[in-house]
Amino acid sequence: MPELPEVETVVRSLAPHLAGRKILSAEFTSKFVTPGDRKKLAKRVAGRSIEKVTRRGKFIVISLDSGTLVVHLGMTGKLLLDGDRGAHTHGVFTLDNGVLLYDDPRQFGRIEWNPTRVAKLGPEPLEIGSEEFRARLRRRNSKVKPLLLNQAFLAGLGNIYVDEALFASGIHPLAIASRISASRAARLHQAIRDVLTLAIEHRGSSISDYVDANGERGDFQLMHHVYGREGEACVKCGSPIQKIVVGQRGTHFCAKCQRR
DNA sequence: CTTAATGTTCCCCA
DNA sequence: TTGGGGAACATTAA
Repeated sequence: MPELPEVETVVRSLAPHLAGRKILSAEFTSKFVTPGDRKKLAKRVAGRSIEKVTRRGKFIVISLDSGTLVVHLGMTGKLLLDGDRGAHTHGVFTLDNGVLLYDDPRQFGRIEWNPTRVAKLGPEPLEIGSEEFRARLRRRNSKVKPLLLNQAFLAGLGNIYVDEALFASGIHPLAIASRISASRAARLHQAIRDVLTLAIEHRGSSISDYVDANGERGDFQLMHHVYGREGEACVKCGSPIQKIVVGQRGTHFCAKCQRR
C-alpha cells in the first residue's frame, strides 16, 4: 500500500489528530511487526506525549517528548484513527482523546523505536536538485528500475511510481543508470517530482486496500499510465503496455515510448 | 492449486 | 564495494 504519496497522505491525515496528544498505553501482538521485546516497547511509549508526526521516505516518524517511534507500513499496513480492532490489528495505542490502531494482514510493516534504518536512507526525491540527482545516477552501473527502488539511493519511490516516472520520462526500465544522457536524466528528475506531487494531490493510489488514517481512499490509481495497465493502449502512442519482471518486481512500460 | 501483490533484508556468487 | 539472482517473511484474492 505505501509509497511516498500514500505515506505522506497518512501523515497529513494523522498529524492534526496526534500532535500534542498523550499515549496512555500501548499493546503490540505481532512478533513480525514489533520484533524484539514487545512489552518493553509498550512500556517505553506509555505516558509519552506526541510532539509531531512527519515523514522520511516511506517511514512515518512519530516524535515523542522522549524518543522516536517509527512506523513502516510494509505492503498492507494501515494506521487508523478510532477504528475497530480486527483480525489483523497488531498494534493499539490508547490516547487521551481516542485510539490509534495498526492493522497489517501480511505483517511486512514494522513499528520500531529509534531504528537505524532511517539514517541509511538516500535523499528525498522532492528535495534533491536536478544536478545532484544526475551526478548520483552517473555513478551507478545498475539497471535504472532497481536503482530507483533502492531506498539508499532515493527514499520513497516504490513499484508504482518508478514505473510511472520512467514512462513519463521515456526511459526503459532496463536502461543502465550511468549511460542515461544528461537531458534524459533531467527529464527523469522532473518526472519523479511531477508524478509524486500529483499523486499527493490525489491522496495516493488505492489499488487494493490503501486508505489514510481516516479510512479514506486515494484516487491516483485512476491516473496511472502504465502500472496495472498490461495489454491496454499506451496513452501516448496506442501500442499495448508490456509487463516484464525486473528484480522480482512486475514492471510495466511502453516498448515504443521507452526505448533502450 | 498456482500466482502475484503499493516492501525489505539476507545470502550466495561473480 | 557493486551488482545480479533468488529466497524468505504473512496473507489474501484472482
